Amino acid sequence: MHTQANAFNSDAFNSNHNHQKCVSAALTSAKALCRDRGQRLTPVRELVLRLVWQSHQPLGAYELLPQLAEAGFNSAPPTVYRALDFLQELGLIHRIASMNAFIGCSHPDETHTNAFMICRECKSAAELDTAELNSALSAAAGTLGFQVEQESVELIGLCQHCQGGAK
Amino acid sequence: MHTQANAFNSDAFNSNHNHQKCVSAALTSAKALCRDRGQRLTPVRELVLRLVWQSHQPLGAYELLPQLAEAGFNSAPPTVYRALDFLQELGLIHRIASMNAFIGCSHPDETHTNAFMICRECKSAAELDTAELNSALSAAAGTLGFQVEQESVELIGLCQHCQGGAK
DNA sequence: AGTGTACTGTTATAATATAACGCCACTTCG
DNA sequence: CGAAGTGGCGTTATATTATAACAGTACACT
Repeated sequence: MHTQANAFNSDAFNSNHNHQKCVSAALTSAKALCRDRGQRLTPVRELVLRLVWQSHQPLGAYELLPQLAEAGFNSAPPTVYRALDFLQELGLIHRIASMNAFIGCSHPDETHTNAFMICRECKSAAELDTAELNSALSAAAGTLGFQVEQESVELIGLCQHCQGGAK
Repeated sequence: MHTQANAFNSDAFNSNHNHQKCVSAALTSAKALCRDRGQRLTPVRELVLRLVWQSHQPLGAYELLPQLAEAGFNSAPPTVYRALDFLQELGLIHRIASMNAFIGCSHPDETHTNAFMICRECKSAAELDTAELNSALSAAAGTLGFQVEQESVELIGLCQHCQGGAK
């Protein structure tokens, strides 16, 4: 079987990669998407995108507020939720429902399964996008004639690093 | 007041299935599990189990409270959350994180993927348990040495009945 | 009956998310 | 230019979901 996962994209659990590249790649995507759709990447939106992407760990909405305040923005919940909603619609970030948190998504342009593994110990999250998973899900949906609009796959557990260590 | 369940899983697609059977099967499972584990299926727990199972639709914790009150129980949040936690640990119900709601699970005894399709229109939920999905997930996890402890797969969309109708 | 444990009742509060409204910047079109 | 419409943001208030903490009670075991 071909299970080549670009998941745990080797990087997510690996702290020494240059994460700024991820952030700027996301920004580039964001600008392109906004241009295409005639929407605006306003300062608040851009900052929220940066903040979420700067963290490999899912970030709660309320964790963002102080950082917005620091940057001189309004720091009431609606502000950050509006930006998060906007970025989600663009497919640039995903909400991890089981944690009430948000994380950057690597493939805004493609349709793909929104799937993550999250380590409960170090909180790192890795995206997971295998053909196998995609086809298993669409097969199951097809059988019932179910038309999928939004999907969320969340595996919580221990990453390789954290196994054996703290339990 | 209980609206007839209109879930669409293989069983429940035909709306004429006798849902009481589901409930009593769940109760039987619950009793067996409790006996095996030396735990107690107290009245509150049993009632919560019934209520959740009586609905093919995910039910919010706060929707249960009035029904507990009606049955003469305390109706403060901790009561219902404790019961829900207990039943989840037994594997008799699952939490649909993306909806903050709970639903009965058909296979408490087996280890299996906790996966659901939920219609955003009629709110029906169908459990999804295919070998394909299970193996896709464990393959992906295995590749990275990720040790899965808890998994949640949630597909939101339109069931066959609700397609074409209300959009 | 006495004792320890698990369960429940109760009050309070935390954490997460949204409603509603008004202001301002910008666009569009007369 | 100026009126009117639109989208985004600031602000206040509140809804929704979930948990902490502690006291009382029922039950199992001896």
